[in-house]
Amino acid sequence: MDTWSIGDLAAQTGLTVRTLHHYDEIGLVRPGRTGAGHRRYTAAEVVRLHRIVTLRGFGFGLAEIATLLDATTPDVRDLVERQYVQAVERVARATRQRDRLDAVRRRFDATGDVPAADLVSLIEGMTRMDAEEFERRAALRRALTEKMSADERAEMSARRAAAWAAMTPDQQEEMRRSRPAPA
Amino acid sequence: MDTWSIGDLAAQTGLTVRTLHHYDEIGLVRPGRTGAGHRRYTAAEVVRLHRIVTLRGFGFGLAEIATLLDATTPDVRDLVERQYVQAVERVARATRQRDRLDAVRRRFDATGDVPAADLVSLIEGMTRMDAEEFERRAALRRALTEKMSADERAEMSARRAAAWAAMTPDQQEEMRRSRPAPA
DNA sequence: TTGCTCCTCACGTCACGTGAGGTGGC
DNA sequence: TTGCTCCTCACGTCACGTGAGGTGGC
Repeated sequence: MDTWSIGDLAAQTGLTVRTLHHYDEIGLVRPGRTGAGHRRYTAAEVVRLHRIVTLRGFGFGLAEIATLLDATTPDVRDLVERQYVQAVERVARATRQRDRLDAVRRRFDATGDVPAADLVSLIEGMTRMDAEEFERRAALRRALTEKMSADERAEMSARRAAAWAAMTPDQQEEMRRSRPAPA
Repeated sequence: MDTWSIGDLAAQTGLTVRTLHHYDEIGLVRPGRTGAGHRRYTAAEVVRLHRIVTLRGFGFGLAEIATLLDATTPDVRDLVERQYVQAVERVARATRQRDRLDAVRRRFDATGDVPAADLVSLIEGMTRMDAEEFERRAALRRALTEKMSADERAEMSARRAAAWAAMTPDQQEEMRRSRPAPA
């Protein structure tokens, strides 16, 4: 199969058609069109989609992903490596959680009850997981951004300036409201 | 400490003040108030909050949680047990993912590249995880609902009918649009 | 009096979900 | 001709985030 229709791609990847529509709408993955206006995904777009889903799995938002893919072109091998590291970390964290819960469970069985203050700590343990996730994500973004070469940075800067210059005043105003001002 | 102010509770649990406001707004956790109108959380509310955060961790939406807590009163011991089982599952899934990624990584290093069709499968592996999560959640909801005794069911039904009767026609119309009709 | 925490609106956000209504190739 | 897949609006959703503007006890 050389290209994919949106329905085939959705069925095979488990993504929804609406998700692919959304990525097209926001300019994240813009497939070509047939004469009838139907989307056709090529291998290059599948590669891009793989990068997006992987990055999404790291907790990045779609806007961040757009910026990252605009600035760098993460190597598939590199992404898989990072996913591997992440999986190793998840195994470790899940194991710690499991042991902690086992300890709490045993304590319950010994004392028969649990004070509210202890439940507060339990909640803390559950919510802090998300906070850690957030931190790892920020660190990863820094790492990916730093991988940009000086040339890539200059190129990105030029691309942004050109895009800015090509906008109508209204569009620029819109951008100013939603994003930090360009250099 | 006998009761908690909203700020103290937020700081100690890692939840935000806004989240606690939100839970109050939708009637999920309604603390008492001081003379000045400040919220005061008692041990009973902390227990309820613990149930909510735990259920949230299982992937339930707040509306589902409201229904569950209205129908059953999940035992803290039972919830911890379920979380333990979930943690064990997470360890297993993370381990499988890790091994799969390791295999892909090795294959990359051997062949030097990866065809687009293989990336489609990789995407499928990532998104299917979420689908599994969804299924486990549906199964858990069924399990928790089945734990309701017949008496609890009847009581819940009566409570719903009373709430319905107490509504203005406008509110009933609103309910009809957002939920299935009551029996 | 000065901070600090608390309060209530109320609009914004993010990543899509969910119809509505219609077209086009096998 | 009949399905089936595809299309474009466009409003809805979920769980809060994020100010705005103001009050009250130590």
